[in-house]
Amino acid sequence: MGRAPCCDKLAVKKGPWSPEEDAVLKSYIEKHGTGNNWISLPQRIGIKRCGKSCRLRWLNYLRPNLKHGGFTDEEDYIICSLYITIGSRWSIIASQLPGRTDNDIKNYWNTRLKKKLWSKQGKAFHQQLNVKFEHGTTSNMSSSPNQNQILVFQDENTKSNQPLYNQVVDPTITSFAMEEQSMIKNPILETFSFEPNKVWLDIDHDAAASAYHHHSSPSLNCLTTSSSSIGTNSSTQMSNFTLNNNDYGDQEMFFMAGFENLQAELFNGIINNNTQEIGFRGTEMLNNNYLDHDISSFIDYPLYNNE
DNA sequence: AACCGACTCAACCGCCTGCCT
DNA sequence: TAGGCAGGCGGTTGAGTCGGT
Repeated sequence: MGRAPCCDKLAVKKGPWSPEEDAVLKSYIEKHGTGNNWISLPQRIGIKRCGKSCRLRWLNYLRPNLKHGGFTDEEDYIICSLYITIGSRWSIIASQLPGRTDNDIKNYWNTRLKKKLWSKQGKAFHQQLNVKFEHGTTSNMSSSPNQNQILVFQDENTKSNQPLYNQVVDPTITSFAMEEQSMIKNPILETFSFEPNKVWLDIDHDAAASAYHHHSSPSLNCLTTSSSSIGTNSSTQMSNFTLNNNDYGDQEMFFMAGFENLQAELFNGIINNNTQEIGFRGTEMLNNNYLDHDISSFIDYPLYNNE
């Protein structure tokens, strides 16, 4: 037996709200509030609507200080960063954007932003990403267990190798990532920042070292056998990767395996947009273990064990 | 002018969570 | 502790609009 409906489906009106209904709802809530009971609210104000419908109408359209349309570049950036970090948690993303609703952001992402990312503008962005693994940029992990690891996309235009950890982390994103760490599937990936020309990731070195230790010599197989949709879907594309198959390369591959919470569509978008090789360069950030928490217990990677 | 496909976005559906009794 | 309920949420739908032919 299914769940009882919240209202009599036959007795309530559906479809677009009329200006009169809007006026009644808005006026009532502004004077009396919702009374902490949306279900009974329609009866109280005398409109034939489902309580949930009233709630949605108020939250998404009628409540004050809402912004509609016209997303700024900064908002795009925040949405992209958070989507990549936590996925389609629209309400959480909306909480970082005052005046925006989860519904608005969801629609915007699904209809425009996602495409924008892979549009020509996006391609131009991706063309700036060189994706080869560079060895020698990481230290021996066991000798530096308390350091964070940063993976960056190398800027192909400038061929710049300078570490990107001088970039200022958006404090919103950083604190958000810390607060929401329990919700982030992959503890290694602590922050992900998206900028027009750069994508960079902040990696918890403790977690990385620990996981690496438990999954010796991860290789390409660890990706293709991962339950991650990224690993699965991108497996046929792996030849696009330029690998330095040495110890450091293995470490880099481990980090690759840690990208489970990058959304498949983003990752595959990069890959299937063809041509751009994807890669990551590890650099080291010294004495900046600012995340300062023990997350090793969260580690549970479905990695292929070569042993 | 008419048709048609693509796009947008408000609204709905149904599941999940957490609170209350 | 368990069950019921409302709120919250993400996925999906479909009517309206737009642009191309």
